[in-house]
Amino acid sequence: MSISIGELARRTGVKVPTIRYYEGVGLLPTPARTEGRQRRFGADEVARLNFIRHSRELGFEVADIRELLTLSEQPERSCGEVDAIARRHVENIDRRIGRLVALRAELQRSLDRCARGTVEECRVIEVLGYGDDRV
Amino acid sequence: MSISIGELARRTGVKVPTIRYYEGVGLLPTPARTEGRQRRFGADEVARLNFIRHSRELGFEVADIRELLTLSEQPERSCGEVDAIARRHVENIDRRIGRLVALRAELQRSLDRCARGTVEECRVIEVLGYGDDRV
DNA sequence: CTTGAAGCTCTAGTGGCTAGAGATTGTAGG
DNA sequence: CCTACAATCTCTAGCCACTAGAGCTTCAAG
Repeated sequence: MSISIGELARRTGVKVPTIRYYEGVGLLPTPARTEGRQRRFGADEVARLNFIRHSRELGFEVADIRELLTLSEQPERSCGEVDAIARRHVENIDRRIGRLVALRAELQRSLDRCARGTVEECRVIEVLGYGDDRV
Repeated sequence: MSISIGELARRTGVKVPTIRYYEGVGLLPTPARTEGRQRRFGADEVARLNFIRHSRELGFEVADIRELLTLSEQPERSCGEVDAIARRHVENIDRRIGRLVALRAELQRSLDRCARGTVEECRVIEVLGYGDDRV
């Protein structure tokens, strides 16, 4: 199998410039080239890029993915480190969810108290200005 | 009242370079200057910067804040537009929470199914590679 | 052999800051 | 008044993960 960058993009759902970007930051290996210096990819790259795409969709950052890829290439190794990265990421997500839930609540409270009058008496503006939610 | 940028930073909890950045992007007006061209701020700027800080903490982006500031300067106006921006933002937050909850679940599922063996049989790696969660 | 889509490299822009260099200014103590 | 030094100044560059565009070359179908 030997496919162009456009075909790789179609098969993985990753945009062409993004593929080149991933190559640049070392997530994808330097690919084979045609005589005219166009990239040609094989099945390995399709799999690897799918791995990268799904990891990104799950919110892993590039540094984590680099590490996950390295680990996945050592099949006999214990998966403790993989799990650690994933658990760390879950904790990260939990923190983000917590923050978002809290600020959503604050926003919703000020919206609920808004009497739909003028800006002058707007609770939303007031809360933003005072930086807390005193009534 | 006439305070330096450092004092403004202390009073609002916004870092000095960030204050200059906000001036650059038009969230803060061009301040008065000393003869030696150092910035001097008054009470208005303290209030405005507190407004900005709290809006940022609530996750509003700079474009939204610019609009909120403009609206807050027209006190006689109806607060419908303010509410609309805030509600749009709440919806945004809801979408983000939804996404995060979903991907947390997927990650947790693969972690739960991981037998803590080798990388070869690691469910986490498998899920990342296949891009779905079939068992 | 022509044509036109797809590829190439390179630079710059996004948002919201943050860091650092190197020069200047403000201010307190002597 | 002078000195020392913290604070401020401007400017550039970096962060992350891409995205957009210019201007050129190559591939592949007809």
